[in-house]
Amino acid sequence: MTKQTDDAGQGQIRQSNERVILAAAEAMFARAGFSGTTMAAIAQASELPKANLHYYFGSKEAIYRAVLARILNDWLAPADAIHSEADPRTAIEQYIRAKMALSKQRPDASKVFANELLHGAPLVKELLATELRKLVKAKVAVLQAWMDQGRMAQVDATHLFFTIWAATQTYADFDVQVSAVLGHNNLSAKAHARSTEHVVSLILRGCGLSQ
Amino acid sequence: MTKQTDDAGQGQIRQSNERVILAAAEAMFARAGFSGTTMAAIAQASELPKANLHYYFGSKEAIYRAVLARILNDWLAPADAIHSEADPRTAIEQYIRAKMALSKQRPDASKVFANELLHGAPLVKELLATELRKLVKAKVAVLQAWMDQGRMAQVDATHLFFTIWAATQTYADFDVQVSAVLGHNNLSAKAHARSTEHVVSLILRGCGLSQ
DNA sequence: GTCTATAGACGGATAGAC
DNA sequence: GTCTATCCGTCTATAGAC
Repeated sequence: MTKQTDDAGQGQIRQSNERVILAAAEAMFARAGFSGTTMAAIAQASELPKANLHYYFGSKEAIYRAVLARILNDWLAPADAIHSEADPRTAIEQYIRAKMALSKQRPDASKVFANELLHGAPLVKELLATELRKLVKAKVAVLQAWMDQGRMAQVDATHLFFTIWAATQTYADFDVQVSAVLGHNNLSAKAHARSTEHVVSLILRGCGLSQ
Repeated sequence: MTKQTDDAGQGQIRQSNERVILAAAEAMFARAGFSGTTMAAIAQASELPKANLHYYFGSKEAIYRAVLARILNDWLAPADAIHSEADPRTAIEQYIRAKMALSKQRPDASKVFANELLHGAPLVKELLATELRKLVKAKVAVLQAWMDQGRMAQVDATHLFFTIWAATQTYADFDVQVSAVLGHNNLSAKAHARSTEHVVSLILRGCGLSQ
C-alpha cells in the first residue's frame, strides 16, 4: 500500500494521462505546428490543468518529441509488404494501399511529420539519415532485383519511394486543397476509395505492372 | 518638391524595401512557419529596423498575406502547357518539367505554400475553391478529351493533378528527407535532374504515354 | 520618411498549497 | 500526485524623437 516502486499503482493513471495528452497534442500540433500550439491549448484539449503537462513531460518540446516518436514507428511498418519472396505487383499494390490507409486513419500524424520535415527536421534528421536510409536501401535492393529479372519496368527505385510517399500523403497533408478542388467540404470515405484506386493504378502502370 | 502624391519620388525606395522585406519574409516563413517567425528575424534578414516593417505593411499577417499572394501567381502559371491544341505527351511532360523547375528555383515559396495548406489554408482556402478549382476543371476537360480520343490511358484527370503536384513539390518541401535517404547534405543540380527524369518517365508511363 | 525605446499581451515554466 | 497562482522572458505593435 505504501510502497509504489513498480508501475502497478498510480502508474495506471500516469499511463492513461500521458496517452490522453499525446493524442491531444498530436491534434494540436497538426493544426498549428510546434510554435503555433500553446500548452494551454493542449491542456484544454486533454481536459487537464496546464501544470500537469509539465509534471508528466517536463516541457513542450518533450511532448513534441514523444508525439513524433509514436508516429515514426507506425510510419515505417507498411514497407514490410516489400520483400524478395513477394510478387512485385502485389507487393507494391499492398504498400500503396497501406500508405493510403494511414493517410485516411491518421491524418494528424501525417501532418505533424510533414510539418517536421518542412521545417528542416531538426529532431528526426538523424533518424532519417540512419534508420530510414537503411530501410529504403534494403527495399530498393528488392525492387532492383525484380527489375533485373524483367518482372517490372526499369524505374529509379529510390525515387519511386519518394513518389509513393508524396502521392499518398498528399491526401492527408493537403486535404484542404484536394477537398477545395473536388468541391467537397472534406474527404468522404468514397472519395478516399477513389483516390486509392487512382494512385494504385497510376503507379502500377508507371512501373509496367499493368496493361 | 513638396508635392509627392504620385509614385515617382520615394515610391522607388518603398518599392525596393518592400521587395527586400518580402524576400526575407518568404525565407523565414519557409524555415519556421508563421508563428515560428518573428518580426525581429525578418527585420534582421532584411537589414532594416523592425519598426520599418510595420511602417510598410502594418502587421505581421499583412506581410504573410503579401508573400502568399506573390507565390500563388507563379504557382498556377505552368498549367498553360496543357491546352487542347497541344500533343498530350508534350503537354504533360512540359507541365511536369515546369513544376520540377519551380521546386528547384523557389523551394522557399513551395514550403510557405505547403505550410499554409498543412494548417488548413485559412488565408487561401477561398482561392482554392474558386480560382484553382476553375483552372483544374478546365485542364481536366482537355485531358478527358484526349482520353476519349484514345490518345492517352484512362486515368482520373483531377487526381492526376494531385499526384503531379505531390510528386514534384516533395523535392522542395521535403528536401531534408530526400537528401537524408540519398545520403547527401543537400540536393545537387545533378540529383535534381535525375529526380526530374524519374517523375517525367513514371508519370508518362502511368498515363500510357511511353512504351 | 526613419528609427529608438517602450508599452502591452501572451506563453512557458514553476513554486507551493492541498 | 494534483492544481492554482504567478513569475519572467519574448513577441507584436506603436508612440514619439529625429
